[in-house]
Amino acid sequence: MPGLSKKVPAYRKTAEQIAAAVAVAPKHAAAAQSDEPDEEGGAEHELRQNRIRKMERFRERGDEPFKYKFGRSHLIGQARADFEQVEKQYPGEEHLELPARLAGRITAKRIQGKSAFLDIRDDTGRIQIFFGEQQIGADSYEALRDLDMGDFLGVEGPVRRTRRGEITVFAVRCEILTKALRPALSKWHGLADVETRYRQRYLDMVANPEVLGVFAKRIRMIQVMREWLAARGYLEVETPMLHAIPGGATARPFITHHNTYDHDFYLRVAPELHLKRLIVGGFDKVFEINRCFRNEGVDTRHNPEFTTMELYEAYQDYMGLMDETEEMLCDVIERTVGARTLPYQGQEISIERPWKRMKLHEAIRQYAGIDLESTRDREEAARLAKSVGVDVDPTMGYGKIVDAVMSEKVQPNLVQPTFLYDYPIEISPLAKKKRGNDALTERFQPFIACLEVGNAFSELNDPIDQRERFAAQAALREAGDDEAQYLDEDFITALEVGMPPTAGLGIGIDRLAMICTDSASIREVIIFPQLRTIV
RNA sequence: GGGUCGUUAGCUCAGCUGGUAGAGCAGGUGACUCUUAAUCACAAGGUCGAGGGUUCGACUCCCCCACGACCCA
Repeated sequence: MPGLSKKVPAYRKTAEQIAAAVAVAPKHAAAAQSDEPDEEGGAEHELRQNRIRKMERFRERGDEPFKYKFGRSHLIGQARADFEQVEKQYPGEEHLELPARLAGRITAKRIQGKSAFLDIRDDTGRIQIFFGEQQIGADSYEALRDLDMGDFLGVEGPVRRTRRGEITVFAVRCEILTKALRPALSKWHGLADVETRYRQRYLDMVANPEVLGVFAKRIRMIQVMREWLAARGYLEVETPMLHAIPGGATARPFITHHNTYDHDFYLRVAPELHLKRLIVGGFDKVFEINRCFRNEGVDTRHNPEFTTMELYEAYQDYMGLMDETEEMLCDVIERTVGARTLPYQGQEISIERPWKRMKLHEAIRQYAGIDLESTRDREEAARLAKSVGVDVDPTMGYGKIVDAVMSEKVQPNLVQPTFLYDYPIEISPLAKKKRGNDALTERFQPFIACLEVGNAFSELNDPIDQRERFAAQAALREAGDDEAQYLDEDFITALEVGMPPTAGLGIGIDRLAMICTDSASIREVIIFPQLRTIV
């Protein structure tokens, strides 16, 4: 049996192995067990010890440094807005004030003799707090020394403007809500090390508040898309992540294991086949926004787990869906970024309609200077591709060669939103043949900023044809293509029950988020991107 | 998988053809009642990613490994 000599899968770890792993707990967890400085305690340990000492001083004063609750009258952003509203109502009036109870993380500390200024931040904004020794009393003032950057603080007092004109809470009372035991990061350089930023995203968010904005935008974009689809009668559904047969996309799957069934499952590479089963079952418009997993390379445009939106619409074809896709992407981008032109990595993207539409083969003729439509011979196609500098390996059939030429020669030119359509049948095993041309399928892909953001077709609903396509995929697999799709017998059965004419679309949510946030890497828009595990 | 670059104080970064490590911020002590990159003074902080080699001597040169970034496949 193959695999026995290989690594023992994690789920088959013995009790001893687990016990050993627990015994060698991560160093920070071990350090947390003890307040004693260990022999090799460096500067980091010393910084932590300082904060633990301060924490203990709060306890000694009877002030719990990890509180349970703090009632706020305003979010920080609201308090600022409300105060400005008051100023508008009484123009020219001095000494205006607004009582408030606010909470947030300390982001700056300026102690100056018998007065002090701290800044606190919540996810709606930042505000300055003024402490005067006379106002809060000597003991409370002295306790401010035990507050550090990064601690959470609750504060109560009137919001006013300082002499310098800054909106400020003049603290009457304050209390520590949470003591931060780890040192703050650089105040104005933030955190730059990308590895730390991705592995410990919470540090990134604390040190680089603009990343909160990136994720807020991503979240808003998804919300807008959901609303857009719901408003047009699409039902949001959830279909399985664990597939007995990986299907719905040409991709290598992850394998996992179910213990009770003692059976391997695949993490889904696409929800497509399940969603089409729902069209068979009688839902006419469905969509799903959820995760897919592909066991492939990792780079600035690929993460092993990523989010897609897939929708299926009965009685529609690919041209109708192309119009709808254009409208949806336009609306979603415009409502997310607030404009119809957006910067992307130094380029200006205009989403103004109508978008450019080109047949795939026409685009290849234009940008690569070769004609791959006049032949379907693998060797001839390989020769043409090589003639324009596209590498071809022996496992690539005609379809993959066309795909490679498109990726390398056409895609880099598609800065402004463009649809390519009518793809070779060889690389589109789930799409209907083009009316009047058996070499092509009714399929299109939208591109924005040279990024492939989606994939759509008139869905193949002829079960006989579908079986033949799966057979062609099996032949490719025999020839060494490990991305080729598997025959899914139950899916064929579903088609035999009957699926109405249907158009389907998939949108790469992460890619779209990159475009909306001007991010060069997919890792900037995935909160916890996949990195190599450190052993 | 291949190539290039990176890894130095808690954070951000310097460190020349090899002579044994420096700044700013954070942290510590002190001064200071409207500051906002607060300021001033003093003191402290390092297994230079891990391992091996060359050398009288290695952050620096060579090899290898780990992790990451970019480019290519």
